Amino acid sequence: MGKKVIQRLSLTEQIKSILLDRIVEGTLKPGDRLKELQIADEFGTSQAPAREAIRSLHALGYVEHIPHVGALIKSFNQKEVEEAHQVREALEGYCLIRASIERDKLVSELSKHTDTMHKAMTEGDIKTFTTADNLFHRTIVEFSGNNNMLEIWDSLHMQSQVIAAIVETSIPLEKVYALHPPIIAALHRNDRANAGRALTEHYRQIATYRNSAG
Amino acid sequence: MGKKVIQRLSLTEQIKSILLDRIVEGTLKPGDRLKELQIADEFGTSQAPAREAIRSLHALGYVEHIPHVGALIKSFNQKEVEEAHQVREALEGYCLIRASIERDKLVSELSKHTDTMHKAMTEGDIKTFTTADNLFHRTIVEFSGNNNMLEIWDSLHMQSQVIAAIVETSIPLEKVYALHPPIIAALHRNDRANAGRALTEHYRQIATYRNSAG
DNA sequence: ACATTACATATTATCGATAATAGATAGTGA
DNA sequence: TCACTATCTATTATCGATAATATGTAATGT
Repeated sequence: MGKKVIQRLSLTEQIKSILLDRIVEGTLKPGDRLKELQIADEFGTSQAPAREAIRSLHALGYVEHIPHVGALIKSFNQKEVEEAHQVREALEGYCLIRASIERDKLVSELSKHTDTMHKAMTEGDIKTFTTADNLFHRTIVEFSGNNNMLEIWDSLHMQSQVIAAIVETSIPLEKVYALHPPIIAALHRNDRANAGRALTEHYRQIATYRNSAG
Repeated sequence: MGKKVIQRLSLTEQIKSILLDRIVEGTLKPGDRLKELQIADEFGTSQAPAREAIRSLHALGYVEHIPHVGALIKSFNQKEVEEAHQVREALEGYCLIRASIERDKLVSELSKHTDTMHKAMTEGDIKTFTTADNLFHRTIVEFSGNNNMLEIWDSLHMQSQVIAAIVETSIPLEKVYALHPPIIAALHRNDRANAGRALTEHYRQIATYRNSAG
């Protein structure tokens, strides 16, 4: 069976994927409009696949849609960011305290991410730092083994939000970094309750920074 | 200004709404197929709105979609149900313990729902009971003021699942009912931690029933 | 009998064109 | 000037038809 499995991606999928890249990498910024015919034209397709691609981005929460008017890249206001953080805290907190997880493996995995954060911190590499930061938190949810929960966590797409928060509010990386080791430490000695408390403190601190900025 | 605001619903929206009703009320059951042209034909439209309606049901999580093959009403396996319950517990638990809520108003609101449950219980009205049960839990999240969280909670669409659980596993309504007053009681005396514990116990019990059944 | 291929069928995916809609612009009367 | 109406324009929403795809069925060779 030397057959290659060829990925037959529909036009819709291809367009969606490209647009998504542009959103994540920042080529498409919040507020930018997505016009069906313009996109169709760019990719040499008809309106239908472009339209569907936009609709699926809408389903993923990246795009706002106004009937008969059009779609624009969604921008997040302060309240929405705060709400997303609360959901994050709720999910991660549950995973730390209640979920049955392979604790040792989780601890070592989390340590890897804090190491990366530490290195990026000394080098002032914000992008790498925030990526590791995100991975740290995502890993907690991932280890719960609850796929649905992980999907929900992902749908909050905090990646870009965290970058924005750090850049806009100038939270020192050192402060952000310092919030993570206590979580690992508590988890390491199987002190679930304190791991949860450390996580709460983490989010409390970040909220403080967010609110003290503009 | 005696003008009536006329709802101009797109064909897509209308079709989606009708299909959704059918799913919720049970006319469309898990595993049933949704054929674009058949639906288009039924509503006298072209394929496009039918297709979009199906896609949006997919986005809402009611429908499974296989490329080039079709869409079917999603059915939930045991693991998925369990995962959804965990997410519920995570969100509700957070709201009970950490969210700043109007406690008195929440308590009275929750009491209303348990009253309804109690009445429905004595009358053996399962549907009313489960509706009130759902509303009880939804209210907890609603009072957090976190709209995003509420949307996520809604997206778990447990309504039908709870009904199914009670019917299939024959959990006695009395047992289910009894799990709720302790939550209200703890909340009433502003004992957040115990409210959380009562909620955990609630889900632990239900999981026990679920697993002991087929 | 079994695997393999060719064909037929059902269904989605895509197309190009038209209709409907919302928002902007310009015109009209007071 | 101001409110109101008509017109224009950009864009989405919908249409009907065709292309692509996956699956089921029959035919073929071994």
